[in-house]
Amino acid sequence: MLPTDSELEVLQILWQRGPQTVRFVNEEQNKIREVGYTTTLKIMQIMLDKGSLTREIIERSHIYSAAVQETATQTQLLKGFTESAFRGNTSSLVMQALGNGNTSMEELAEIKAMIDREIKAIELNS
Amino acid sequence: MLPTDSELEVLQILWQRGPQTVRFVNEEQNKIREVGYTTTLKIMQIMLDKGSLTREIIERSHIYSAAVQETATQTQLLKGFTESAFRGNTSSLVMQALGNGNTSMEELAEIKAMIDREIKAIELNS
DNA sequence: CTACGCCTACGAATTGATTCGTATATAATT
DNA sequence: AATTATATACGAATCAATTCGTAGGCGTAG
Repeated sequence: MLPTDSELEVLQILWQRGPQTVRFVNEEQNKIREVGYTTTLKIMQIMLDKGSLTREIIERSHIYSAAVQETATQTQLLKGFTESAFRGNTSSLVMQALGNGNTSMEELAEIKAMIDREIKAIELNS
Repeated sequence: MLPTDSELEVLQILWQRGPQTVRFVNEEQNKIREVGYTTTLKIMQIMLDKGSLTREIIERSHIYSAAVQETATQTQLLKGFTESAFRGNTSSLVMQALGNGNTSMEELAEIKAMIDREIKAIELNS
């Protein structure tokens, strides 16, 4: 099941920083916006309940880990977003993403290489 | 301001099909999912209020038009999405989008051409 | 022992978006 | 004139997500 916005926020922190306490996640969030401690706690308990987090008890405090994969989640989210905002038109989404002008030379080269691989793959299949 | 999900749904229909009545929009939505007529009406009235739609009265019925541009809206939505789902990493988003394997040869070529233009632009600027 | 700090649990309030019911108007139909 | 069909307006119910207040557990410092 897809994470809500605040669930995604928690997942991002755990994906990036590895398994952590509620306190840690809350402090990370507070670097961006004000969030009460029990708010973070509640969200993480809900996620535990849904199965998108797991936890273990170490030294009397709970350490939470992401139980869903970053890439898999991104793929699902991207699919829905492409559908709703771009009517499923992937290439128009890609063009707009690249059009922002904040993609470095290296990244562009990397993407280009990937496209070449895709093109090869299609050629082989026809 | 960013459209909510149902607002976006309405905008997509108007962007695609041009100015239309509530009835028309509602019937389009019902091809996908069941939506009551007054529900569509209410959403469109809210949008009128917010300024994302305009309307004119023709022959006693209201014809609504999108008052926000498709591309501009997509750009804003994409920015937020890239941030929340990909921590701002555009190239990783693009790679995943292309990785789905449902992009045609023509589209890939078009994207590649665009990347080449971007690369040229960067080279000129350095 | 008591107070304090830091933790978890969890019900309940709040908020925002969506959906729906009902009132009302107006034209077309009988 | 009465009925039917089709509109708009809009308050209120519903629903999901988020936020918060409060209670209670447990170790540590005074």
